[in-house]
Amino acid sequence: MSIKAFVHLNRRIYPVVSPVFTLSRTTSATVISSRIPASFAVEAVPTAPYTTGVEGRVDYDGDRSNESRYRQVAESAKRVCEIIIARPRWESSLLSHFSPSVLFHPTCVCQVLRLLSSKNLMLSLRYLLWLSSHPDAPPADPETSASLLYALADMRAWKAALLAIRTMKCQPDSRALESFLLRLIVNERCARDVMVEAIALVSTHLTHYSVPLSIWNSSLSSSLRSKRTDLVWRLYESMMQAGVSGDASTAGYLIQAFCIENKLDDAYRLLREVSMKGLIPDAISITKLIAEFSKDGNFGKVSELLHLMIAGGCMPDIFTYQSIIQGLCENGKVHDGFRIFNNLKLRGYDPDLVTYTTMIDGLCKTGKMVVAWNLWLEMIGKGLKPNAYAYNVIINGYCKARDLSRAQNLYNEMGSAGLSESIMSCNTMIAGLCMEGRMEEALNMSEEMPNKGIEPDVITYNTLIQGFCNEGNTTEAKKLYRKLFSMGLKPSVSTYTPLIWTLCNEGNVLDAVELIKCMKEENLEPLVCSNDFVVDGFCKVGKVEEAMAWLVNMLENNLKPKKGTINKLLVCLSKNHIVDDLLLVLNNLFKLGYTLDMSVCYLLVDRLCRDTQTQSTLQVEEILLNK
DNA sequence: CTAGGGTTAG
Repeated sequence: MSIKAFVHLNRRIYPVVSPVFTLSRTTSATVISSRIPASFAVEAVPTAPYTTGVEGRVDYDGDRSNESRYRQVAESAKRVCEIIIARPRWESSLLSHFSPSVLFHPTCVCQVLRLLSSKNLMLSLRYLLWLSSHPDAPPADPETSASLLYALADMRAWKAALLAIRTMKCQPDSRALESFLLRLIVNERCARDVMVEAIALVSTHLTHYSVPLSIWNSSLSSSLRSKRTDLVWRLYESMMQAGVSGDASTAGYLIQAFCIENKLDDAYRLLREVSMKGLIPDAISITKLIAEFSKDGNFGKVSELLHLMIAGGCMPDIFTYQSIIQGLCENGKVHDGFRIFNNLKLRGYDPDLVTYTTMIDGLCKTGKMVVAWNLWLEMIGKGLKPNAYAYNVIINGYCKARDLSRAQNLYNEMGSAGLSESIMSCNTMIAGLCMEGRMEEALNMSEEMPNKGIEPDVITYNTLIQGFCNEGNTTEAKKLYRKLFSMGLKPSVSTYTPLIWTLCNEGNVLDAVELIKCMKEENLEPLVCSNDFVVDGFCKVGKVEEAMAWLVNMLENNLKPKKGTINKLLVCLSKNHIVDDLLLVLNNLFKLGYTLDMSVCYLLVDRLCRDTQTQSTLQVEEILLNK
């Protein structure tokens, strides 16, 4: 496009081309014009030609007509562009080619920006930066600023756009800023950090524009979607600084942020506070808080919030009830959950697929497979098509109920329904096979997974390892343990627990201890019961001292051994006539609030009475008294 | 896109 055409286009779209002729004359002075230094108003343009004598300098003749002045400035702008494009380090020399009155003429600035942004956005940014280092330089007019900002937004050059705004030489009007911010918020690919930075920048830098509440709320919502509560708080802080007070939606977003950070008390306090003022956040936010309290088993708060919702005219919906049912099921109150579920239907709510799935899962987990199956049929009867979640729940139920044939039937049915297998469904079936001791089939299934495009994960390996350990097949279990590493996976505590158990069981206590060492090196803390296994194991192979040492270590680390472990150790100590340790352990047994097994008690009394060296009738009495 | 919820080992 030729310069002329550009200029022409410019005039057509923006009838007021040259701020120099308009801004200073606008009767209702726009906010923009008031920000343009007075020296750039038309009256201030020097009337006498520049006579500094620098060669090639273009000057400005104040006596010419407006039209010719305009043409001259336009001509200069064109030359400024040529220089900027042609010379790598134009910044240092531009002022020696043009007089400031021309170079910093508002029309010139706008034209240069427009010409540059049509050719090279990077150069227009550099030009803005250069302008910003000259306090006398005027900002571009709102239209030019807007089109530059849009051009940058088109290229998703968000950071560059922010830089442009920060120069203070790019000052689009409110509408342009708003649509820019909206694009920034809606754009999924852009970093949320930039969004927050932009909003904060715009609200603090551009005093002519106040960010509307809708933008604050949208950006809060956007930050929440990516779980970026840090951004939520930053936004809220900027919002407060801007003097904008939030509405019910804002409160809802903050409540959600508190929920994500598990600060339930803060969320609750905020909800109470705003609802007192008559602001009732949306059902989503309150439901999320209810869901958290429900998961925590804090049903007092759940019912309180339900009342608050209803009183505020925000009716709990199926999502709310689903989260309550889930919480009840997870906290051993499946029966109550089921009651609410059935009441829901009576009260005209239609439980959806997720609610059915939650309820069926709760019933399955408590072994109520008949009820679960009836609910499954009811769900299908209502025309709800089970998805992968639903299938996995019921399949898992039958696996745990050791009804593998029904589980497999459902698994096949799921496939026929066009629902593809997943890591979840595979792991579930593998666990079912392991539970039944069908290790070969389980292993086969795991080996088939990659052919289906599913890579076994640490859960797959843990399940298989546990399966083999339960069978006492340590060799296979160890093989899988090594395979896990070779597949680039990281073991978890659950990888080790069954291995330690089986090694201790078969008397390989030292190998078990070695594994515990490995765990610590991987920053994994063994379960307390793994220590019990080790003490048991040492007792089993007759290494009483080692068993004793390990138990003492547990006690020193505040790890509570099981009652059975201590009783077994007592038997072991008494068989080996280690009376002082025996008394020590006995003492600890009582301190931990445990009782002596009857059989162990008889054994100890018998041993202590026979032991001529101790003559400890007193101690025997003590034992009997404590019983 | 017009929200938000459910499944595997321990």
